[in-house]
Order: sequence, then structure tokens, then C-alpha cells
Amino acid sequence: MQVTIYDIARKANVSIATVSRVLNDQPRVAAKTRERVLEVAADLGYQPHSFAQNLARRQSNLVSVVVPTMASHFFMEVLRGVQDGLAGSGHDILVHLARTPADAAAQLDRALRRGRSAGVLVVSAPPPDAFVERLRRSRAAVVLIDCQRNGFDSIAVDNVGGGEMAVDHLVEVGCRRIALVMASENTAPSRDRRTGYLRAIEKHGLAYDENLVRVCVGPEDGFTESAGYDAMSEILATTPRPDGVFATSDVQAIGALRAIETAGLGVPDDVRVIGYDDIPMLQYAGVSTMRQPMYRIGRLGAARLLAKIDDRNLPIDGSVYAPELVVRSTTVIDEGAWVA
Amino acid sequence: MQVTIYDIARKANVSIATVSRVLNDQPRVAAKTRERVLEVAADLGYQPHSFAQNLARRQSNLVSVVVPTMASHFFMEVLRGVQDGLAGSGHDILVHLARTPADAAAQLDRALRRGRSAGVLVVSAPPPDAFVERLRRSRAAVVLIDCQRNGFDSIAVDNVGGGEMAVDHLVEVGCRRIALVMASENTAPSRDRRTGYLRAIEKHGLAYDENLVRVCVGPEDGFTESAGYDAMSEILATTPRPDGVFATSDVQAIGALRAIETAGLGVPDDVRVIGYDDIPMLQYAGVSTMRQPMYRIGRLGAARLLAKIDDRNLPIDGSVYAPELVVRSTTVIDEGAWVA
DNA sequence: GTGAAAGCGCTAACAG
DNA sequence: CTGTTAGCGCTTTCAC
Repeated sequence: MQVTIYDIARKANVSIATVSRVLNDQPRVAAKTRERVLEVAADLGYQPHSFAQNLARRQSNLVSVVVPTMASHFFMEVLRGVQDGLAGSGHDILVHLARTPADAAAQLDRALRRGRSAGVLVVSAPPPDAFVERLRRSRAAVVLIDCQRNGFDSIAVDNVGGGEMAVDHLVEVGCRRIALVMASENTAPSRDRRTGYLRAIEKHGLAYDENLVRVCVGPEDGFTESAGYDAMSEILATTPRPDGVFATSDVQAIGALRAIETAGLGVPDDVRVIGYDDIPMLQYAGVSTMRQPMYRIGRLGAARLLAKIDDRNLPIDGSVYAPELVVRSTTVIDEGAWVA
Repeated sequence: MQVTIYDIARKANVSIATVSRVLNDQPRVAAKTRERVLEVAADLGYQPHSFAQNLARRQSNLVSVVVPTMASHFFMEVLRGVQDGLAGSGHDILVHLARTPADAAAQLDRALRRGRSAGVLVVSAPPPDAFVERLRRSRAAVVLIDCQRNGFDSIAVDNVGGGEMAVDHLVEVGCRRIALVMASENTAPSRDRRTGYLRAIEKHGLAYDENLVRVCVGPEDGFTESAGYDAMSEILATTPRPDGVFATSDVQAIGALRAIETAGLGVPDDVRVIGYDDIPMLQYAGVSTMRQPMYRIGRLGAARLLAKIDDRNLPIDGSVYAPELVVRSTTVIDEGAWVA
């Protein structure tokens, strides 16, 4: 059978209470006893049973991450950040993948089961109304990542500002008729980026033309290359055609690019293109975009969660990071780039 | 405080044993009692405390997945498959990201802590020698995904066969001098695909030229676009130049493509290119590749793990799936494709 | 400094 | 059919 503190106690001639004290680095133990216990424990290859510990301590060393399945690169980076942010705290990561908004609720539900997780990180999808109460009542600490909601801690990236910056950039390089290829209105980042688009359009005194705006539909909330292609194809049928396009994600931007080329137009000469995310592929495809600090928000989110777990009464804090404009050859002429 | 079975027992005028029986769907309970208990439980919003359950049942409802961080798309698909394969079993997924082979050992270690996980899924990296013994001794069931090792259950894709098929295809479309752009020799899939390459070269009676083989170095075990670019650039300096290239991953293939274009050569006219994985981007980039059933192996791996958890004495089973050749415009002339 | 004993919330014999 | 009673492995008072 497995070795428990009873085995250690017996072999070291002490009580299990003492073993527990030693193992938990508590003060009131004689140096010699401590040493002996430690030695026996190492000898026996003792490993604490975390369920038993958690039960006795009335706490959990698990952290749940609830995340939509789309955007694998984004998620992987965030997850890396989360793991690093949690490192050393003794917490392990429970992952709950949500395919759809409805599924997100189900996954959140799992994550919130009594005693399960010390904390929950909700990524890229603000909790639905029905959960707000539940989340509040829960013993688990909650931190939102890449989304925000009143009353919750969050680490977000400024999607409105990002959308605005992207369009600002297009205007700066000379665009006047700027199209928007956006993902499903179901997703908050997508909606926010549109808000930024609208804000910039207005700010620069450009005319808003609904023919230049397309909402992608389809799987993965429209965050796909083909959705971007379809949307852009439709937009290009408009007269006069746009001279710039902002896509709410990089994969959509790639699709838009293909549509533009298919239509026999050139990038950036006829139409300038900017995406959002900065997935690795984009660097080589030479596509301008808004870079998001994914790893960073994951790491900060985890740190924030640990703080919250430690002290549930910490004031609510919403950090918002600014995305960074990455200029490549789809918005400015740059002969060194790969894609023309 | 939280509601426990004691609360239910009190309110329903039964003992906790009866409550437990009802909650666990055990037979010997009067229909009426059952109904009453269920009602009270629902009323109180009872949720079982999984740590307590696990402790009492002497089992775990957690499954660990140990995975290298590179290849985010691959992992995401596998993870989706795992989650679906586990659905309904009541198991949750613990994720352990490993940055390096050394880190993989540390993560495996975490996953194997006593009583922690009912099972462990090890993805894309066969367990190091030092762990074989440990793994065997562990109470946890173990299934390898996308890798194999004597004595362990595994769900793998035939990387040797895949490499061979890729090269076969290049030969079929007329290539005679075929280059290999491979990732680090640290990774098993990479090594296996090379074996397939060598096998095909020999089978077709082509000359093996070491100048046509480059091992990518750098971060992420060489599974990067820039590593592919660098490797291909070097290979192109060889005279006579190759007329085909097999890259052990799609991102490397994209890099190779860029190197070929930079060198002023055409694809597929001068050099034909085939990658490995079939990441979504490739479909639109029109790159030929070997498609791996990622979701599927994840799902099957999970199913296999559940079976093993249920009966640890099941005979060891190693399933090997064949990757699928996807022909696009980097190996055959196809005017409809996007990238020329 | 150390030990005895009472839980943590639940399951599982064992009686009745 | 139902209740009593031991645990699961560990932490944590409270005495000594």
C-alpha cells in the first residue's frame, strides 16, 4: 500500500501530529526530531495525499481555467502564463474547454462545484448573467482574463482602444474607406473591437458605410480564415470599394487577404489590411496587426488569482493593458517583406 | 456554511448513509425515501465535495495530461478530443505544460503524486527511462498519445509511415533529389519521420545526400517557421539543388516555402514542398501535407485511459493510426490554389 | 516539544 | 429498507 504519515510516525517513533508539523514546516518541533522525521519520510518516499490535505485544511490546491476552444494559439500562450504565474504556489490547473457560450456555462458550473477549485480563471468570455450571483456566492476566487465585468477582478486588453488604434493606423497611411471584418457578435472582444472601429471612423470624420461592415458567421464564432474570406468577398462587391480593412482577428485577416488577391487587387496598393492578435504565422506572412500580450495577461491573471485566494477581501481590480501596433507590409510598402 | 449530506439527512429525517445511497443511485432504498432525499438535496442546492468523495472511495476523478508546449494547434485538438472522450465519466482534466524535456519530467512527477490522478495521458513525448519504473509502480493508469514505448498503452500516429508516404508522394510527382527539413532530434515524431524519409529514399533507389538534410535548432525544438527558413536556405545552397522537400512540420514547411521564394525559385515548378500536421492555415496556404487525426487520437486516448482505470489488468494495446496525404498546390500544379 | 483526539465530508461494511 | 459505525489521510486544537 501507499506510505502515509502513520508509517512515518511508526518508523520515527513519534506521533502523526509531529510528523504533520515537520512536513508542514511548523515551528514547535525539536531539531533532532525534525531531522529524523524528514529522513524517514525521504526514505519511505512519502508523498502527501493532496485530497486528504485539502479536505483537512478545508481548501483546494486546484485552479480552474474556463476557456473557449477557438483561438488555440491565444489560449496556449495564456495557459503558459497561468502556469508560470502559479508556479511555486502548489496549485495545479484544471482546464475546462467550452465549445459554445452555452457550453461555457456548463463548464463554469463544473469549475464551481463545491470545494473543487480555490480559484477560477475565466478566459475571453465574461460570465453570463445567470452566473454572476453564483460566482459571488462561491468560495472560489474569480478573475476574468481577456474580458471584463462589473464587480469582478480582471486582466484585460483594451479591445476598444486596440480597434481604434488599428483604424487610426489605416487612416494614417491614407485609407478613407475602411472596411470591418468582424467575428460573431456573441464574443465580447469582437464587439469591443468594432466599437473601437466606429469610434475611429467618427473621430476622423469618415463616413460610416454599413456595406463596409460584415459580421462573420460559422463555426468558432467566425474566427476562421474562410469566414474572413467570405466576408471580404462580399465587401469587395461594394462600390466604391474599400481602400483598407480591419479584421478583428488574424485568421480572418488572412482570409480577407486571399479574397483581395482573388479579386485581382493588390495589397497594400489597392487595399491595406490589418488584423488582430499577432499569431506567429503573421510575422512571416508580413501582415500588420495588433499584438496582444497573451502570456503576460495569463501570468498576471494567475498572480492576481493567488492574491485573491489568499485574501478574498482584496478590493476589486481591473487592469487593462494596451495592445501594440505591429506594422508590416500589408499596410505600408516595404520591399523586404515576404508577401507583396 | 456549505451544505453537506448531514444537512440533507436532518431535513429528510434519514441517516447520512441513506442520503449517500440515494445520491449514488444505489438500489436498496424505498422509492418514497429516495424521492424525499432527492427533493431536499435539490432544495438545498447540494453539491458533493469531490475531495471527500475521492478520499472515501480511495480513487480520483482527475486525469492528468502532460504535454510539450510547442504545437499549440495540435495540443488544442488533442485536448478537445480528450475532453470529449472523458465526457460523462465525471473526470476533470489537469493540464501540465512542459517547456523542455527536463521540464516534462518535472511535470510528470507532479502528475504522478500519490492519489492525485486516476490516470495520466502523456502526449508527444515518451516517458524518459527514469520514469518507466515510477510509472509502472504508480496507481495511475497511463496511456501514451502520439508516442510509443514498450510496455505502455498508446494511441499513436504512424510517423515513420507518414514520412514515407510524404516522400513517396514527392517521388510520384517526379522529384528525384528530395531534401529533408527536420525538427530537433530530441523529439520522437521528428526522428520517426526522418526514418520514413530514409526508408522511402532507399526504396525508390534515390541517392542519399546528407547535404539535403538539415536538422532545425532553436526554440520549440525547431518546430518554427524561421527554423524551417534557415534550414531550407542552407539546403538550397547545395548543388545540384533539390527538386522537392519534406518538412517534418507545417510551420517548418511555411519557412521552407519562404526560403524557396526568396531564392527566386518557384513552387511547385522548381521545388515541390510537403509538410506535416495539416494545421488550418495550410489549407489556405495551399500546402500539401500529411494530416494527423489529432482530435481522434485525443478522444481514443481518453477512452483507452478510462478503460484502463476501470480495469488495470487490461492487456497493453498500442494502436497506430495512419496519417492521410493531403495534396495541394505545393506538390502538384493546381491553378485554383491560392499560393502559386 | 509532543501526543491524544476530534474532525474535514463522504463511502461502505455490518447489523438490524 | 435503514441506521450505526468505522474509516479515507491529513490538520489542528488542546492538554501535558
